[in-house]
Amino acid sequence: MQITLKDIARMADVAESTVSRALNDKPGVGKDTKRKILKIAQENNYRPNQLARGLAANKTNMIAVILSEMDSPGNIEIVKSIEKSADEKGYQIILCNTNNQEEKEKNYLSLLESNQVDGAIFIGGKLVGSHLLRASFSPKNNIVLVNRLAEENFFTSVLTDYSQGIFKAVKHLVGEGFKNIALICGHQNDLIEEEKISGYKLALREAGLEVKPELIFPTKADRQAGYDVFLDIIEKDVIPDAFISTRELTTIGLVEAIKMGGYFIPDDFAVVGYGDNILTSIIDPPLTVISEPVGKIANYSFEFLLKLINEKMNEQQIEVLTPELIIRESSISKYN
Amino acid sequence: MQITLKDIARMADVAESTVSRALNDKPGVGKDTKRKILKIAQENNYRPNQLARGLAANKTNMIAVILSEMDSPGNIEIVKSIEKSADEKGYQIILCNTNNQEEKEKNYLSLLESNQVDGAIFIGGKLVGSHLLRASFSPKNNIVLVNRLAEENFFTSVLTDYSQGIFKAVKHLVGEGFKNIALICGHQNDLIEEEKISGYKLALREAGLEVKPELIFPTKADRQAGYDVFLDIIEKDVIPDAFISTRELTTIGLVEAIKMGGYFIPDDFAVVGYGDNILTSIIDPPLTVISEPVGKIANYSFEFLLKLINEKMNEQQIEVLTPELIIRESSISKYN
DNA sequence: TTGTAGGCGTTATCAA
DNA sequence: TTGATAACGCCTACAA
Repeated sequence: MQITLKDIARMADVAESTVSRALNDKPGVGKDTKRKILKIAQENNYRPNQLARGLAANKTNMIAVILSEMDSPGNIEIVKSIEKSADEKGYQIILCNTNNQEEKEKNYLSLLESNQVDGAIFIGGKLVGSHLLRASFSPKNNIVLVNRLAEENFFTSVLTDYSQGIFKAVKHLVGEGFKNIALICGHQNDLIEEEKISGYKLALREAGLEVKPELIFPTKADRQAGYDVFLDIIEKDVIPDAFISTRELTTIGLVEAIKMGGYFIPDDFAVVGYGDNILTSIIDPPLTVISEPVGKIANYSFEFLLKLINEKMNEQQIEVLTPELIIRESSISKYN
Repeated sequence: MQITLKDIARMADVAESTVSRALNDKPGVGKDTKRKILKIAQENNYRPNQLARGLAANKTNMIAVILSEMDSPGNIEIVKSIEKSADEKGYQIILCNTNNQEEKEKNYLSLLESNQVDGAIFIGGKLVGSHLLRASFSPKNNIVLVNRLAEENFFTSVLTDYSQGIFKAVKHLVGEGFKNIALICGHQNDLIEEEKISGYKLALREAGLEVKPELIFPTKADRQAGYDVFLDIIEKDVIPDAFISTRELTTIGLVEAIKMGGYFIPDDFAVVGYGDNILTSIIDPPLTVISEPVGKIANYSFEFLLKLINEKMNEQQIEVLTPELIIRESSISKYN
């Protein structure tokens, strides 16, 4: 069995409270007493029981990182980055995956409400369930939302300006001379995707090009969906000369399908993908991508959460980060 | 504030213990009383405080997953898979990253010893620090080791037969007619890498080929190291005609360097990589890889841990899984 | 079937 | 500077 405060108290012949104070560097402990206590603790390899501590002090030094899906390389990068910062500040992270299920989100929210964690960072997630989130809005619940949109947002948030990202991509492709730019995106009910679509439309209009609804292809977010949609597309009447794909894995599938079909990128089809991760950098040809600043996202979100926990935040903060367009071979025009 | 057992007890006009029993489906509660209690709990959205529960019952329904590094796609897959199983069984996972630092491993071990988690799965990790682990070997500490080697191992473990994996790779390459097979591996002090090297040597000898120490290249495990080592190699006297690269990211870097140098795979150099992940499947050309059965690894490790927690394991179990060789273009011979 | 009471390992308050 | 004591929210004998 693990040694406890009580044991140390007995050994040092002092009260538990004194031991607690000594161990937590609180004032009001004699120098010698403190030294003696620390020595005993050290020798016996004392580890405070975090459960008891959490129960008594209402502070667990744990935060929940709640992912809407674990399949996005970008999100995993964010988690890694948060883990690093958290560790530096002495926080443990609990990794949760909701798989976009509202029910699970509710469960994980209870980690917060039962004081099991000091705060939570929600990464991604559809609008669905946001009323639940909203119900748990309270100064007591330290919540940071990452890339999660809602019509009304009371929460401290870190957002990516998706519209801007797609806008840049379209502008670039138009500049390269592409005329029929297709958008492979998510479904409209996803606010994030809706924003991307609006960026797409805006850029086309601004370039004086017609928005053709038949060039917008909503699909699921996985690799297979990207593959399948291309097979559909080449059967259609209007064949695009360029693609913008708004999700990471879908992009990969799309590229694979194009190549499998015997077509060349960018000669037959230009491609702008999503996410500057190892995947898009090693795929052949190297992909032009809209790149979320994952490092910054992680930093802001953890910093914000820390401020919330330490009650250093006096008003709602929303940080909007702009994605970059990283231009590589896949979108360089044959027209030039 | 969150509602507690006591509140429910008051509302239902019964004792706390009765509420506790009712909520935990324990026998000895009248049907009507139980119904009433459950109703109240439901209506008030009662969530037990897991800290208190953990403190009282010595059971937190949390397990720690301790990674030696977060950069391996294979390990991330294992984590995802464990998370899934854990969730199904009502367990939360705490994700920890030691970055191969002994000190951190020690810290995380204390999660176990302070009863903050019911068990821990260690994924990867050098031999370094294993004496620490050993010190915390006790029936009370539920620990499963994944792909972690040590001369003496008291722990329930899930291992990959690395030697066998490399053996298969060498045999395949020899069969394809390659004569100068280089090994890009980790340093000897890493037991896992040592095992891979032994598989390499064994296969060569068995094929009647000479083992040339100058064809074994220990490097770091990252992408850059794979890139750099190739640049070194082509300056040397003995130029290999095939590479086996034993780590995931190193493999990627190696392939990039080869292509950047203007060489072709497999015409100039055959390559067998490590890890059947999305990376090795999309890289051009598709890579022949030694593939760890990550799904199985995750399943075994979680199942073992569950057994340990529920005291259903009566002796040390060690499961050794054999990697597969997945043959794709990168190792098909020009000699054929 | 139900209630009482003690305890899990801390922290925090108030006296001494 | 110290110590006693009451929380924190829950579980579990044991008694009724």
